[in-house]
Amino acid sequence: MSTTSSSQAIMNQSLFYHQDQDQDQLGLLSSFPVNLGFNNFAASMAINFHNYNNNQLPALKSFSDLSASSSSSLAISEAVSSTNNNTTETPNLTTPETHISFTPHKPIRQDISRLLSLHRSSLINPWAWGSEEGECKRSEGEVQYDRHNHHQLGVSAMKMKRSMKGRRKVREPRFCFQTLSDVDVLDDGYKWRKYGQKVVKNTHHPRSYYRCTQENCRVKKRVERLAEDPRMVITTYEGRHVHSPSNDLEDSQAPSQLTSFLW
DNA sequence: CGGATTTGACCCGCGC
DNA sequence: GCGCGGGTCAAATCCG
Ligand SMILES: [Zn+2]
Repeated sequence: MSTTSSSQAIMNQSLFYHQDQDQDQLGLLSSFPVNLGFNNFAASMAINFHNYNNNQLPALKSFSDLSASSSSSLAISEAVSSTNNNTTETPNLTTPETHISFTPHKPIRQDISRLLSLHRSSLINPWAWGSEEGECKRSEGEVQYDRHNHHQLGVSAMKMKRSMKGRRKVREPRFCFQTLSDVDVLDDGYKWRKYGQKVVKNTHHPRSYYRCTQENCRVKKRVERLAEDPRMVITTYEGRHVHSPSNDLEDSQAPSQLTSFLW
């Protein structure tokens, strides 16, 4: 019962469409434990939905209902991402996005708890991309190995990698949320290793790339902050953890089957 | 001394 | 084909 002093588990819910090669899949992602050592987080939170199709209305409807039940102001705006405007930038993000600003006007813990309760009431759809994920995992492992050798060996490895890459593009679900915080890395219960930093165009602040330190887990996240508001941090998660958060706060919030199932 | 971070180079998709 | 821009790698470095 070692409850961390200034940490709270925050559960978010995000819905996204995961487009398979033939048909679209509606994935329901939840159990978003965020561990924060400050109180500014309660100011504003925005959840960003990446969808690969245009008919995400039922999902949004459900979310809006959910949020409305928690007495919060919800603003849904369909727009193109600011980084992926119709100008010549970020060509691989041309998929339409839906920005959802979720601004609770009460302590966020209650909202989160309500969200969590609603979570439990609403059943989770089975993940249809679990098998695909395994497949992709194997492929990516080999790809990385090839790329590793490519730096020292040469072209054959690259050829092999290209053939494997042309097979299928690994499209892992990404969901991002922006918080108003002073620290850039939010302790979400997982251990992250920074593997890159890039200065994106039109943004004055660099973007950091993190990866889960677990070996078999390849969840990535990127952290950047808005140029207009340096206090706003956008954290984008990509992929799903194949393990439980190895941190010392876990049992306080009862991760139970929900977290183990979803993360 | 082991693991995380830094940081310049490299890869790769895509638009022109 | 070339250049651009974002993502990743990995040697060097830092840090506990
Ligand atoms: Zn992980």
